[in-house]
Amino acid sequence: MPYKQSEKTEAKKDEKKNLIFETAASVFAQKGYHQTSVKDITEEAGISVGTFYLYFMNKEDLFEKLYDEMKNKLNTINNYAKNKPVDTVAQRFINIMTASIWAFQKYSELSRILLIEAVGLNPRFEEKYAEIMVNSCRNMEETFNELKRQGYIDVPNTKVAAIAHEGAFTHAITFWLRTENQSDLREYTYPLVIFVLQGIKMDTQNENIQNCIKKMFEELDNKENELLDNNK
Amino acid sequence: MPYKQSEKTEAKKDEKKNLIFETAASVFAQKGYHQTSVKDITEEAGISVGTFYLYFMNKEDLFEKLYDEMKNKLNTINNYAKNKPVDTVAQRFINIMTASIWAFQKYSELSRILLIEAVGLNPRFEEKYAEIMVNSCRNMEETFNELKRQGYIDVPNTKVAAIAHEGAFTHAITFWLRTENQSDLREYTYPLVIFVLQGIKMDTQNENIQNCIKKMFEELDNKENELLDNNK
Amino acid sequence: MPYKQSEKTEAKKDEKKNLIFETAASVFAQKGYHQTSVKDITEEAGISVGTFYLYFMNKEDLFEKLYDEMKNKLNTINNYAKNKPVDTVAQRFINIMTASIWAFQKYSELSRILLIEAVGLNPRFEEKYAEIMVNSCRNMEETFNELKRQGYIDVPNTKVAAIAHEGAFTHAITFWLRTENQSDLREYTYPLVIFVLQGIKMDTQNENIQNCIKKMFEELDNKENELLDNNK
Amino acid sequence: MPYKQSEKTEAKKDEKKNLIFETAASVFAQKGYHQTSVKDITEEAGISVGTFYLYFMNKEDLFEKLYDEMKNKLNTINNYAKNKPVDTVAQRFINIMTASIWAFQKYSELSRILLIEAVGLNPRFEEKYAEIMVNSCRNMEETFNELKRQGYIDVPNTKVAAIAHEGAFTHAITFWLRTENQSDLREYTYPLVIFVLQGIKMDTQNENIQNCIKKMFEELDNKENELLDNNK
DNA sequence: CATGAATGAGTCTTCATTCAT
DNA sequence: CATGAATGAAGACTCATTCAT
Repeated sequence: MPYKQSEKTEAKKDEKKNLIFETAASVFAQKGYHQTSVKDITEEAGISVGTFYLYFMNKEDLFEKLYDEMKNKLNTINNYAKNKPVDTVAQRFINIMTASIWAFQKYSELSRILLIEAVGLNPRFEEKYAEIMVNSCRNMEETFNELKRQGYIDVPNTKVAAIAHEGAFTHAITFWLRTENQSDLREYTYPLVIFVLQGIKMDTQNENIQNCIKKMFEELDNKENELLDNNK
Repeated sequence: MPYKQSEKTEAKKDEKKNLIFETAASVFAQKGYHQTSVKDITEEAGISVGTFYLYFMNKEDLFEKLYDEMKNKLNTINNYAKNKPVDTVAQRFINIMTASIWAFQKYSELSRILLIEAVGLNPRFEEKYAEIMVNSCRNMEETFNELKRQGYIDVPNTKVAAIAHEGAFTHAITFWLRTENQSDLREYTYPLVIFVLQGIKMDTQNENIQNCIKKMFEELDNKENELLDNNK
Repeated sequence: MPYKQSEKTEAKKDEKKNLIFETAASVFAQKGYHQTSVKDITEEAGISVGTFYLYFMNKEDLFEKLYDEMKNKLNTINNYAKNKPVDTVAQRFINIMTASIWAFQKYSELSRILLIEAVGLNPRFEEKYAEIMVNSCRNMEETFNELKRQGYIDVPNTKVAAIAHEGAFTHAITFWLRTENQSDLREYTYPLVIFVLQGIKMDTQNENIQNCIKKMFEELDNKENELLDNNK
Repeated sequence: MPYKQSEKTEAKKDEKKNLIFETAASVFAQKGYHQTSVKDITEEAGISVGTFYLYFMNKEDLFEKLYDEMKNKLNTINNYAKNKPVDTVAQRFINIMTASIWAFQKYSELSRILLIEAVGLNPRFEEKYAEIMVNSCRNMEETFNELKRQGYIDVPNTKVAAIAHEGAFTHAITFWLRTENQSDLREYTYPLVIFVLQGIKMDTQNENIQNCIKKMFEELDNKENELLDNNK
């Protein structure tokens, strides 16, 4: 029964890869990329150094996969929020932001890797980072362009607005990551949303924003497993 | 005869220290902290390794001094802008933001060190970074509290607003640093100011913001030397 | 399967540690601590620098272990000689001195490390050295006190006698180590024993000292393996 | 008056050389040869590094001169004691030993350099050390041979007796240097003399040893300046 | 598949010595 | 004579990666 065997084997392989993956996330988040040696990870995971190289090409490869993992999680979540039916444009924005915050809080270790440890890591990562930033902003810029044309928002420069929007957002996460334990990230959501919506002068007068945020969090907490089946 | 010469000697010493300082800023900004060896710096500066250690305790000491240098420059500039007489509260905000942007553009290498290379560098720097972030936000938070009480702005949570404000701002700088050569940072000023002022719902209907920014830039370009006499 | 192999693996590891240990003893004895680089040792041992640090924390750690190794060997031998049944007090003294000389000759490299290379090495070692000296002398002083009370010896000051006794002894070893190849250390035994016993005016008129020394040497040569099973 | 000038100049030169010399003795004695940098010495002496090399070839040269200085002082003192008219052979021995102890106590820093710091310093010094040891012992051996022939002493082997004699002696000094502050070296004299004289079975029954030692110390304390006019 | 001992290039750092001023 | 900035060879130590078992 080579087939069934292989299935089991595959599962086992995945299991170990996952173990390394998650252990590494924890260690990198705690000590930082350069302060973390491969041995640190393998010891924490209870495996040998050799085994590490059986599942990952090298230290940077693993780190990059962690980085991409978070990126993917965010994409998945964002897409889900984006495609959720809404009554108003503002609601869509609120949903997206709430979903992001939900993900950042849920995966705080990976968040730290994405937003802090990967910053200034090396030229390769800087390039990657820049590319992602540019793409992400360009997307938002286009959205803003459309909204502006339709009169939903009022900004002098959609590109800079997109950058500022992303900055306000990620900085809040970063702040929370660096001062953790002191507060609940979810509480940042409402004032953050307000700041950003006001920043682009989006009309929100008739919305029940607080309620909208609350509902989104509840939904995500419930659908968690569906949304984020490991997809490494 | 220690003192007759001392003046000249001191000057020469300062000159060399400066040479190393500036070379290091350039190399660190280009290659990143970990990818930069002491030899890289000394070779670029045309000095020997020993000389490096004559002027700086070690690599990290120098890096920290570069970091602090930028911090100080920003403080100086910010204080100048803060204390400048204005007609309206909004004008003060505009002045401060314009001044910051002016400084970030002027010292792009040091900016990169402050905003990118120092991020996630090591636990010591993370702590330092966090401390500065917290302080900086607390200051802005207090300002916002005052403004809110006086009815100038409208935000649900001054702390988060402060964080978002700083994030919008630094992210724009970071974006520019990562995509440099493609644009002039000064052009970010107006839309950024608008975004931030709208974000806190500050009333600006009667101000000539564009003009205010332009004047500030001109003033800083002229007073440059007075403001930033080397203060390492 | 960590344990099936573990025996063999452990043995191999011990073997390599021993190889480094003995190579280092030889190189340190030849060139001295400061003139010996870690590379000198690894090259002589045919291993890489990294391997060295796999088995020893650093250069000083290894040196200290060599020092302690000799100290332990001497202790073991001395205890054996001390506990050997004898007819007279003088015989016990003779046995102990003979045993020491036997050990110093047998481990001349370690002896050199103990008596020459470690001297004035650095403050840490000086303290260690001083402590050992003081303890060793205090022990002998107490023995002398007892013997004096019983009328076996006649010295004005047991502490100084203890110091002088140890000095006469170690200086002879040191002399031999420095002029090696020219003589057989064993031939020093009889005149040294005589000098020291006379120094404390111990009565030896009826003993056959020469014979006593000869027997001790023979015994040690035979029991060598039992006595000094590696105990690093 | 070029002559008079030069005299003054010479005096000045000697003065500075002496300053370095004595400062170095102090620093070397405190920190040890390898832990002492040339800068340590020059800073302590209040001169520049360049000046150091104006008066001494290099660090080792200076150290060797300190070593030789103590050697010479001991020789001078020993010769003085050796040539002093005495009634008995034992008295000569007592005088020599007392004189040595006087010198070691008087120049404890140089003593430390001679007996501790120079030990195992490097192959060159080891050779030097060995040569001095061999010579010194050969001298004593010849004295012992003569005394033995004349029936004054009784030792089985004059060479080993000479070595043991020197060892008893230098070890006592070394012990004192390492545990200084706790005792007065002069108090070691009498028991040490007794141990050594007994060790070679020299007849001392009619001598007033204590008195002999006391007188010698007094004489040396008085003649100090005559005996040891700096002779670098 | 798993292991972990071995590797050695790469870095930081020190310090005796020189030499232009 | 005196200075002390500059030098650079030398050495300790780390750690990502490999490979024989």
